[in-house]
Amino acid sequence: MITNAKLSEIFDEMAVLLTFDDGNPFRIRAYQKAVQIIGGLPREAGELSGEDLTRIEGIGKGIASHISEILKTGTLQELQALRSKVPEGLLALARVPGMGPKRARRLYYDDKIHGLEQLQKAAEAGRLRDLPGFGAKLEENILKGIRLAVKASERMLYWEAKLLAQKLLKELGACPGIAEIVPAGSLRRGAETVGDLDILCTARDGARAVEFFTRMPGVERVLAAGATKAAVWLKAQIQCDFRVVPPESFGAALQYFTGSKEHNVALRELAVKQGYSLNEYGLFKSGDAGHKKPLAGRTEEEIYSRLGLSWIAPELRECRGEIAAAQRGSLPDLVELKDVRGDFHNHTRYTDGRDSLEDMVLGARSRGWEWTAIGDHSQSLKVAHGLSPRRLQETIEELRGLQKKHKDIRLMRSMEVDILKDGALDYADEVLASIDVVIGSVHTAFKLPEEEMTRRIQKAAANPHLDILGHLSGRLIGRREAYAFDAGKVFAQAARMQTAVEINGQPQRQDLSDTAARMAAEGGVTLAVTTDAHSAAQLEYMAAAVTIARRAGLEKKHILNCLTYDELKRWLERHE
DNA sequence: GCCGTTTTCGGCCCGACTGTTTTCAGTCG
Repeated sequence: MITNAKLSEIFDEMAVLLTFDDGNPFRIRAYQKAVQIIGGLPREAGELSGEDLTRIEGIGKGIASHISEILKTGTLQELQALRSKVPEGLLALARVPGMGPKRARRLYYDDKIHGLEQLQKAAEAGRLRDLPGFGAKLEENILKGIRLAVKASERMLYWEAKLLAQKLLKELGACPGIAEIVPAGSLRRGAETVGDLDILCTARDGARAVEFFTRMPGVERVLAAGATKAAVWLKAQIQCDFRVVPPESFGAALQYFTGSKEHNVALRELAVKQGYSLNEYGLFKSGDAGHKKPLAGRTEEEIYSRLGLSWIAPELRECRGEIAAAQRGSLPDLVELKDVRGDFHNHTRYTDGRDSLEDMVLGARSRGWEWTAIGDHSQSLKVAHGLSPRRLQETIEELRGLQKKHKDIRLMRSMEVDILKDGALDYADEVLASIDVVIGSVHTAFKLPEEEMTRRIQKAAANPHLDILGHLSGRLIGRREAYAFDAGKVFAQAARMQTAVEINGQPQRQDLSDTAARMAAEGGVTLAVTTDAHSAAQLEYMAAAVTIARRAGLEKKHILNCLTYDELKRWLERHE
């Protein structure tokens, strides 16, 4: 089965290769837009007819026929042709920061520089500076850029970026004259990884704010600095872009700087159709931009409203149909962190966690949760000191004691039970029956063939004791690929059995992904947001899990954690 | 490649910064 992710990947490669071959930027944009749209479809494109596909805005006859070709042959003839036309060395040149397709093409074809090594040698020998359009300064920047090329392509995990941004914001708060400071960009949209940090602030004296920013202790190198914006390379090994606008433009700038780029392009096109022009300073009557007062700009709401749209939450701004939904007034009422009443999945020091059962209780209580389930690993996961049935019963007794002591939160025992290679769960049914919330996860035998893995998980989900399927794809971002399985079949089984599927908030997991979670919900599956915390402090990962749920467009009604204790108890007894 | 209550052809978002330039191309977001 060709997944939407695979289709997106192919169209993304098309867009990249066309940048070096075609010269028609609008065709490239059409592919980039298709990447976003297909990546966010709530169903597999492979299940849709050609007619269904072309009804989607941004998908026309061309892309639809490409999709059908990919479904039939696994690839695109045109892509194969482009691959043989655009050499890998050319792509490598263009990945150097400051080099784009034009300069890379020139160097590759006219000056026979066929890779990074040759580029570095040419720059070091001073051979670039005399080429037309190049100069000594550019040569120097290219040399610096080569060293950055690899690092700059690495992306930072959402949570890591969030903590880093918080630190920077605090430091920037000391700059006199800065009023508001907020993170924007992919971090504000809650993307699972972040390529660079974007920080927006309001100040009358932009140059002064920029100077303060570029001199912060966390800055390793200044890449660019002007009167209203700057870009730096941080010691934390990530780029940070900084933008200053006057207060009356704050909303417009926040909207612009939050992106995504595709969302912004679509929004500006809509503005043009309505006789306006939209930029980071505000919404203007067509032709007035730059010399008249904007019609809207102080807040994001003003701008969306003036365009006939309800305000769109940043997590949804990926050009996946959110603008049309905002026009219809049918945007989802997204779940919020405050709607969450407790956690299901975490670990104590009985297995591989750091804190005691009671520490976890206190952590949950300090978050204002109404209830919480506290978990551990099951017996076969020896590396994590999984609990034998006897040890498990002891911890259940201990939790009962804690319940008497802490009466303002309802406590449940959960367990992350291994799904064994044959799909059986790691405890006998009578043991499972003594656990309040049973989470089933795959921790072993990742390399099973797709069909076998699918059957394995389906079998586990068929066990009426199983409440939640844990970190379903098994991926670790940047470290381990998801294992092969048919998510559609598993979701169908989960929907039939009323088994919930987890959205795991651990920074490296973020599993389900936003798009998979959306697909699950469309298939009638209930989702559970969890922290997978290995310490009481890590219960804060709930915010990350909720962010994924929001990006998936989920509402309270989709999320198991939004049930009251009594409602949850009834849900847990659904098979009895 | 997509799209159309002006259009099936001819449009297609907008601005900042840099470096190499005497007015702008390239890159980036």
